[in-house]
Amino acid sequence: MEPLGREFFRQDTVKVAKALIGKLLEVDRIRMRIVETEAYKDDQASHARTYTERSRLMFETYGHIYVYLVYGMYHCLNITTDEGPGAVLIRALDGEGCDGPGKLCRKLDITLKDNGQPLGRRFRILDDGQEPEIGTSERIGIRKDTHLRWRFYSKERQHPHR
DNA sequence: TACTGGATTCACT
DNA sequence: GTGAATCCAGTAA
Repeated sequence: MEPLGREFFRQDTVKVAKALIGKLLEVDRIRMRIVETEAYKDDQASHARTYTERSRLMFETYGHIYVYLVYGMYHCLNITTDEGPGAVLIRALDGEGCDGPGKLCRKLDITLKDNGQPLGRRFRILDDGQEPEIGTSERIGIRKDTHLRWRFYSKERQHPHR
């Protein structure tokens, strides 16, 4: 089972977010299926609204790990995409205690120390050939012109949830 | 240097 | 449904 190459992440952010549903995230030797993602593309309410030291990765890389701290206590795992600013937030994995972006980072010990590294080291994305079952997708955000986020759920994730 | 608020979660009512 | 925890990057001064 070959890990996805970095070039895969060079394409449109929303396409990557959708395609990642059903893929396997490997961290160290632990593999879990991705069941919820969110695309951040040209979102004026996201880190990508300005070019800063923190957001630089979203502008200049694809296929790299982007981790940041929210609310002073939770980390969020993203993979940078596209040739412009963009990233996909990994929101949930099919595993115990991984049903939220902050929770999966806590479970897998993902912190700022992981920020900026390319895929292929500690982190890999694997495709085991299983057809992705996209349950729902929804557009997140209040303002139509500034919030451009799309969230994708696997079929199994969608049902018992929300 | 000081202030502000967030790509969340959990414990309450 | 509401609010607190907690800290750092970004911004303004």
